[in-house]
Amino acid sequence: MNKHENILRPIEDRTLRAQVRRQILDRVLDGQFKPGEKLVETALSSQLQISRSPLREALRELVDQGILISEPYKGFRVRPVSETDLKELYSMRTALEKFAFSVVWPLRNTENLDELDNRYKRLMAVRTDGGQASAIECEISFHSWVYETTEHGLLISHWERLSNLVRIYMSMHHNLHGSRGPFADMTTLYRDLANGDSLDAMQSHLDEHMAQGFDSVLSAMK
Amino acid sequence: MNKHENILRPIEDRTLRAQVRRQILDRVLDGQFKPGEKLVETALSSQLQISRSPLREALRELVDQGILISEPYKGFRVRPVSETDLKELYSMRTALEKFAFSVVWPLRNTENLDELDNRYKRLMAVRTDGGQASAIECEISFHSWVYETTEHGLLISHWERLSNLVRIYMSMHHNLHGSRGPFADMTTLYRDLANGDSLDAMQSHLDEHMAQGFDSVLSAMK
DNA sequence: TGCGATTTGTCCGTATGTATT
DNA sequence: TAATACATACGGACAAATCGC
Repeated sequence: MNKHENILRPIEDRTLRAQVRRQILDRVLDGQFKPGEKLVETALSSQLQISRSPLREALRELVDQGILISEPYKGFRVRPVSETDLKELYSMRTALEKFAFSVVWPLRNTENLDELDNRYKRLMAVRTDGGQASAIECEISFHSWVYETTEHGLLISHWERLSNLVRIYMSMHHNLHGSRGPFADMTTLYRDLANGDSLDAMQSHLDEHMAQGFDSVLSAMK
Repeated sequence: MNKHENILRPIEDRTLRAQVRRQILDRVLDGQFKPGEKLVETALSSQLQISRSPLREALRELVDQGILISEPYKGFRVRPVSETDLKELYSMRTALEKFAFSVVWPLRNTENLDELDNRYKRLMAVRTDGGQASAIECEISFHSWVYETTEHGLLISHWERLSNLVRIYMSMHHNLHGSRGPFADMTTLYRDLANGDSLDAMQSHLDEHMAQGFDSVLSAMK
């Protein structure tokens, strides 16, 4: 069934709204639109050569995904970053990912563990000879494995929201430091524990794993 | 500070979009719009006496809150219900509420525990002489206590999304049975454990509490 | 299968309300 | 206080896709 997903995935972004949403998200993630920056509708619509209707709908979707914020009659701004928000993000990630592992634990098999290993290898490869953006995507993809494997639609949708925030903070991290992190050990341990017998060990590793991620991004912020 | 929230709460729904969003949400929750039902833009805009622009934005917001679903060129429909979705909803609730309690545990004090007790009393009162809608709101408000008390903005925003789904399923439950449930014991136990010393006891009670809620709603579905 | 009717997606011009300076 | 910029809202129009017969 995974094959079907990858093969007959229909044309993405059929609507203009979806294309615009993706473009703006990309610009936020690559730092062209910086946290706190105001997005003016008229300017955007003329830049993108579209009318304001689909643009506004796309912006509103990004608000609900946590990428932008809006206040009545004040327009849209890229969500500002803060240490508090970062802390909340990582504590939330930890809680959700622990839950995801508790769901996945009895569902593991050779097929989906192979898939985890594939993502692990891609992540390791891209850390040495990949660009920023692809490194981030591989990092996200690696952590997405557990969520996707749960086949828990609601959980996945909440992770999708979270992962965009993760992308924002990780892109700041990379933009500021250019370092792709010496976290190979942690990542390898993560994969090994996911293959192991102890759910408790996996979950307590998540505490450390996320704490290290938090520290790493935090140090890049200030 | 809670006082301020209640007193100088600014004019809600300043924009037409927000008013429309609330109206449609209310109609979904009170069963006028049933799960799976299609919402036609032109019909809605003429009924509500508004143009399509703010209506479409409001509908999109409801999509992102999980109330509606939409497909390109096929329009909006009220999210259908299913046993799978219900199961996911309650497992997600359990995970989030356990997390919330772990955050809240060291933050408890006489003031916020009093607030929990107030909500408990209101819930008990409304169960005997309140209407359906207010019973649901008190139920949600009771469970919202732990989230609000965490002061964890990200967690709260995820709970807000979930709570709307809870409202939908609870309204089905009430609409079908009219029974307001003999769950006084569980609710009292919940409050007492929240006042108690053992986080473990609270969290394992959540498993039972949610399981009972799930069974109750499920039995109403079929 | 096709064809017409319906509905969504998009555009544009205009008017009004709000925030900001 | 006034002026400007901008968000909000309207309504008509048309294209594109879907739906129903």
